[in-house]
Amino acid sequence: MADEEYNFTLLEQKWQRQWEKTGLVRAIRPGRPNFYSLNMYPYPSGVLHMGHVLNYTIGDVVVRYKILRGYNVLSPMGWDSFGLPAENAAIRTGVSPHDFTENNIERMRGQMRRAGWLYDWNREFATSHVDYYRWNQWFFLKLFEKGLVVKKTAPVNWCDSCQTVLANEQVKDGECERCGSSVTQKDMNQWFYRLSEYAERLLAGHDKLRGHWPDAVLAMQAEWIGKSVGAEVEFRVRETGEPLPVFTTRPDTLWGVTFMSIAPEHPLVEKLTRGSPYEREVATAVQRMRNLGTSVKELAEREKEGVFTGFHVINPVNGAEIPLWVANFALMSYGTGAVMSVPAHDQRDWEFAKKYNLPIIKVIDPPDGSGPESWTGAYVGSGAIVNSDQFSGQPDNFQAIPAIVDWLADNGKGGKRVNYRLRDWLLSRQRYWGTPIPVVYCDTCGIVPVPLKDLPVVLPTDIDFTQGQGNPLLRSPSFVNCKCPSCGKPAKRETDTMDTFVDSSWYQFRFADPHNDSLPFAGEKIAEWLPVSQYIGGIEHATMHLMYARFFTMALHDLGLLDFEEPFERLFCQGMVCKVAYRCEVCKWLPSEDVMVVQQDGKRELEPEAAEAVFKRIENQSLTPDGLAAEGLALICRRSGDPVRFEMTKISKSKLNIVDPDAMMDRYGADTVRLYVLSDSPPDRMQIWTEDGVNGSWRTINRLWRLVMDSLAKVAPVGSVVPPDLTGVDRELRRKTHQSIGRITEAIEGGYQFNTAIARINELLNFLRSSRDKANPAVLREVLEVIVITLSPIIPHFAEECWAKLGHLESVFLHTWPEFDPEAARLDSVEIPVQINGKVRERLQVPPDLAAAELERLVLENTKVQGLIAGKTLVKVVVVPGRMVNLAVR
RNA sequence: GGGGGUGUGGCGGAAUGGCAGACGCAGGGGAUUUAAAAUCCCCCGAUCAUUGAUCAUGCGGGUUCGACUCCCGCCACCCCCACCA
Repeated sequence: MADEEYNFTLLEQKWQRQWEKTGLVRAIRPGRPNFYSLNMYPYPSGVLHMGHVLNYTIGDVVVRYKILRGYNVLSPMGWDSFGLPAENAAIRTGVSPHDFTENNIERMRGQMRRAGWLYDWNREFATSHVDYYRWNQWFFLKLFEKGLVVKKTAPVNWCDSCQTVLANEQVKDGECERCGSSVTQKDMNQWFYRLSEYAERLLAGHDKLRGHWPDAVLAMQAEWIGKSVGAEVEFRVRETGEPLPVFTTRPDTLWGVTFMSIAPEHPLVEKLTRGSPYEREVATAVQRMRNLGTSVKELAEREKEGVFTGFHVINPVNGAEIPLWVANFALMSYGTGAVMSVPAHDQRDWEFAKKYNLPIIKVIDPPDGSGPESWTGAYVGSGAIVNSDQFSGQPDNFQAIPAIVDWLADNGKGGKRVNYRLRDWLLSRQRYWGTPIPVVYCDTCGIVPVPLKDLPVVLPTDIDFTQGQGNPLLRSPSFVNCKCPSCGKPAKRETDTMDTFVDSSWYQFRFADPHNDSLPFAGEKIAEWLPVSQYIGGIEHATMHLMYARFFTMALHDLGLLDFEEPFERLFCQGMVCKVAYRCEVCKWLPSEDVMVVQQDGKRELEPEAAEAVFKRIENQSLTPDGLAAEGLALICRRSGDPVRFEMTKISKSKLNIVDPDAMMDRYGADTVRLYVLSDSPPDRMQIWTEDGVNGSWRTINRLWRLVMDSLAKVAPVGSVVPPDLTGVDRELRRKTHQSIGRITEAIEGGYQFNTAIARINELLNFLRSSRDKANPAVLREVLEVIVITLSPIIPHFAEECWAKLGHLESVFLHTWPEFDPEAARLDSVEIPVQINGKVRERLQVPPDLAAAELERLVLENTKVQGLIAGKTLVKVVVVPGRMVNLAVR
């Protein structure tokens, strides 16, 4: 009867229907605490990838575990459905972004249901629906009123291929995060959210998050905020008296300033040099610096370059007159756009001074007393201050900084200043498929925000995507032409749309009240569920989504819409899912079908079975490139005949090493896939996908199925009570069961260590397999139920079926997580290792609660121990009751 | 250059400062089978050896009766940021 394999196709569908029918995730059970579990919602690309599978499976285990623990759980799902891919598809194929998106959502929703993830689909929404994005406009207007929205001209990142600006956070290594083409800088008049206003609060908020968010995320955000404490110092242009303040973190080196560097874009450059003898030379140099490679990548790799302006500045601390240079390393966007240069104690200034032959003055004395003549670079360490008027002789330059800053402030030469690297959030995008920015341009009234009552500004649908270039909204007269809300004259609408990160900055709140059509959300619904108890997603959002969402929450708090400032109490970031990928020197990445295994001498191709074995070993990492060569084998590209290398890398379409979740679920069922992604590595580490591994999880499920089916005849009826005073196998089995409950619970609670939780369940299973035939029927029921319940968050369909087969009429998720009984888990005796100088020499069986003195006596009376220490001096006896004994002898 | 993280068998990984390698994958052997798959049982860090011993958690020190674990100094790899004044 138990010979059949577990029929996942039928059973998984059956239980999914059942959960939906009974509304498992919607069941609000009064008197229970609320728990809001949220997974980062996906962009509806049309297919789930393995990263989603890992992310949402972790989330689903949390949801189901919390249900079993007696919580009311909110587990919503929605769609981050604005964005470029839909628009690009429209340009390519002519299908409207709306239809493209809706079709994709349909497909992905099906895949999600099939995976068995529990979501309350009644709360589903897509951000590209006007019911959602109208609130983006509403918030924009509220924040505009509050002064948190600005339109300004600034150097922005421009992606020519996407034909839009990008936020700083969306530029990676000088390339567009989305399409990979190189990003250039240009000045544009754009909309911004004043993120930088919140720099200090965003940083301070980390105190609350520490311990609940991964350290790496907090570190990345702190770095991105880039707080640095220093001083502002009031330099002045000698020739014109114009102020030219600088920011410095090293006021202790002020007396060592030998020149001033100013950014090429600095307005003072043109203002000063216009009409001067240096005008032409400076202007050409500035042109060259600004134009020669505006790509962000080139900017970073450029060599130091500068030009003298012909002007000088006066150092307020000592009246020194120093030359003013334009330097390509000075950034207009940081500090004041001007840098005081101290070549003796700053490596960058050192290089510049050497190149242009500028003076170098030592003001910090290194311990060895050496000077710049003998240095090969700037001295950046600590030492005594020299050549610095009244501060000369201070023994430690860094300790002297506060006194110097105070002196600057007292004498009107400057003062303390905190600077942040965080810049404002560039909001506008020159694209169609996003939230229209609710603003009108009027020749008479200027920039006029759309009144709240006129919302929403609806994205028009009468667009031809296959014609023309640039933002398609410009080609929709019915959209562009409007009346000025203020004076009623003809006006033009803003055609820029919002960055999609606006959508994801507050979606976590909308899930609490998704159908509200008079407000983005009602306060009482927020109070019920928010902040999010557990948020789960990828670490790649550390400085983007997670920073914006925190900012938005703080801003909404300041608008009086929320009474908390942090949206996500706990954050968990899952690891990447990786798989081996093959790369040909000529054809780049290859699918494994295009890789041929050959014998090195003679280039003879291996038989299919032998080749498959080789691929398998490569996938398992049991065959390294060296190992392959040692066996006289080589990999060759089937297309070009060139050598092929392999590496373990993130599963991605571009590397051609994707694993299709649908295909896996066809073959093994959702539960097997769920079990596999959780069973090998801790979920925050890199996961390695192997075919053998999935198959192993499939075998595990079948072994378990047979075990449960074979036990049905022997198991006591539902509700049977385990008799007291168990002995032998029964006592052992029950002890193991309760020990397991304790350790499984600990593994889940202590940071989602599902791999160890699964290992603990396997141990219990192995033990049960060896003792089942002798077990008391009631004990057998207890252990089987513990196994089924503890596995149910991970492999829910399977667990439900077993639960039903065990005679239960209600869902396993209506039961409670098993109670750990310390009495049942208690050991009758423990084995105590006896160490001599740290090495185990003997073992004793003793009662678990034997007192230290008793244990020591037993050990010292043991004849074997006596023999081992005979003739030696007993220096120390260490007794850890219930654990071990160590004898230190000489 | 700065920050964060990780180093343990062929592989993924276990170990409140207390028996290193749980659990699983791969591998080897056996049973079953006409055969294969599946299943079940056994072995599986290294070296030496007869029961047993010695060495082993990236490297070097330290603290401790006792260190994968704590401290100091290196090395390697991964991720993030980077002309940030």
